[in-house]
Amino acid sequence: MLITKKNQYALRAIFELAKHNGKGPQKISEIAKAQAIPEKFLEVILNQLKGSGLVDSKRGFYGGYYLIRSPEKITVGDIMRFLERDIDPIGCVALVPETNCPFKGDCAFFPMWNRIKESIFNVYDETTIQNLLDNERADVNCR
Amino acid sequence: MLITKKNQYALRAIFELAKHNGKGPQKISEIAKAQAIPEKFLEVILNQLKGSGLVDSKRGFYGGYYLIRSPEKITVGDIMRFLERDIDPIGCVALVPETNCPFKGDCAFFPMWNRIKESIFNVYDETTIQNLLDNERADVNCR
DNA sequence: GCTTTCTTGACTATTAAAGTCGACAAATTT
DNA sequence: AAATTTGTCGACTTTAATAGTCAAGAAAGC
Repeated sequence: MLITKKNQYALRAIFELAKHNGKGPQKISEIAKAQAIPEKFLEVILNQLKGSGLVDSKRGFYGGYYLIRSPEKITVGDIMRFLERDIDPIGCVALVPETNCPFKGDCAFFPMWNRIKESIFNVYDETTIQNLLDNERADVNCR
Repeated sequence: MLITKKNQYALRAIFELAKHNGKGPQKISEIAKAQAIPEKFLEVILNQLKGSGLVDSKRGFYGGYYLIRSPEKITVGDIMRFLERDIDPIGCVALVPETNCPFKGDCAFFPMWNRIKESIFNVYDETTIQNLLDNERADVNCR
């Protein structure tokens, strides 16, 4: 299990906002329904995402969330990096959560973990939300 | 948190066996000590690894574990693939543990998860245990 | 001022991973 | 052959992180 549900939800939420882009704020409840995300949990997530500078919100009757950057200018990397910003400093590499590595200063594995992290973020960084929208349009299949 | 402790322990255990390669069986307790792995947990892990065809064991006084393939012919991919063999079929991609994807047949994210999985395994597959040994010899530092 | 919707922090639940126990089975030694 | 050492195995417990919920409050619009 390698990518948390929370991260996936966050991604899908922004994906959903992108679909709705330009049509005004979209309610949490709508996003939750469209993307099959537990509503209350999504509240927490979206709220957190406001700190990323990618989305903003408005309260009241016509309230909801909306993107403040266009889908082709948001990469998956932007989102992932934001969500993991406080996890990063802990591990040997962000990916490897070894708080107390007993092999400080002499870790044969470090270069490999590093390369893995880099390749993951390469993919994240070159994937924009617009790309994902296009995928859907192209009717790419899962399995 | 993306790579389980168990997987890291397995990797380090094999790494340790590789260090000791040619010197006869190495006791679980020795491996555990050398690599700072809880001994009882390591028992479980090594026992499981026997199924991989990479290691074998011997009981009794001069017993212990040993590699049955040379370090330059074992890749990290061999190990990772073995350990995750029963997790794979569940998720959308091995990495993404979505048991009940509500978007069957229409998943805009699938290609990206796939590419990520591929790039991770590229790194795994091109890293041999011997490479890791060489890293250590070269005194590569962790931070 | 009433309704809707986001806001916030604290709270609970669930689950997978991590780790442990104890009785047993095969070598080896003496 | 008895004692010792070391792996075997299944069941068990613990822990920690993730996942998810609640309820009272605050802005926005009608």
